[in-house]
Amino acid sequence: MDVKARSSSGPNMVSTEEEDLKRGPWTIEEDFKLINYISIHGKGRWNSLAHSAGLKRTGKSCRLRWLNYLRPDVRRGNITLEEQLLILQLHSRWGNRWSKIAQYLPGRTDNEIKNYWRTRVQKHAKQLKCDVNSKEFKDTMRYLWMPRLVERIQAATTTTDTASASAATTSNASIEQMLLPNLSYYTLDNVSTAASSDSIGTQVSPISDSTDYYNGVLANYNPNQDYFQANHESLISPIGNYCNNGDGMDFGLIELNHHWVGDGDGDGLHNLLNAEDFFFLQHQFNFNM
DNA sequence: AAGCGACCCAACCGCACACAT
DNA sequence: AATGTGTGCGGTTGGGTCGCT
Repeated sequence: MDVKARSSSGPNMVSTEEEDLKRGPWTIEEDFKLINYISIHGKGRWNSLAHSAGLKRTGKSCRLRWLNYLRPDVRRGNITLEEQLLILQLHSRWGNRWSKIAQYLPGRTDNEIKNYWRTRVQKHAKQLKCDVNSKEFKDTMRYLWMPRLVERIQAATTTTDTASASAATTSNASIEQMLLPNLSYYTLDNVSTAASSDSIGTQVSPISDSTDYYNGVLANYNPNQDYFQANHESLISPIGNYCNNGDGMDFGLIELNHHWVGDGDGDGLHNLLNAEDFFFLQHQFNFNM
């Protein structure tokens, strides 16, 4: 919401020479107008579209509303474990190229991924008292959180029945294409490959067997949407509402299946780490925990 | 019940680029 | 070549919601 603009000309309106443009949250009527117009005339030429559809909005606003909220293929709701892993991986390759990252998460918008990164990932960087772009934090993601995420995915997939598992083997190509290029991060043999293709790919982990994690994921990956939702308690509504089960996954989920050094106060840093992780972070950040 | 703070996310802005005139 | 228009992108903001005290 643009409070600055709104305050200049009454609630939700801003004066121009020719007309009053509405800002702020969209109403159901506006949504309906936009959907109706696009369903008949198609999208594009957003400025003239806004005018033709009878919307007192900027073309930009209409475009954003359509892309981030109204278009039929937009997915809303919890970011799945697989999506979170992908986001971490792709961000390690491309940085804040949100739209590029979003291309690999069908139905997800760059805005949603950006918000996820800022609210979840950057929060943990803040807890670690390090910059989200620092080598230390990237190493933590790459060698600690991402493998833990994969463990979580594996744990979830092993609980499914054999029917869904066999079905998954028929359509692993897309996720494989997305994940495999990044496996070079985890092997000492492919240093040159990683360095040549990625600007951030020059760091090499002493962990050389983490590829197994990914192979496990790929073997069990099931791109079926309902499958993910059923197994991760993600409730996604076709009409755009969504339910958050509150676990927030994120890095917090890595805690499962491990012994904890935490003090039991919810989402605090201690609860995110087991003993092994703890020593890793001590080394990385010289924590006094 | 009320107050407060943290978190989430929809929507905005400025800028850059592509294309048309 | 210069200018205008449309589009896309990344960064930022602030209202709503939720949980805690």
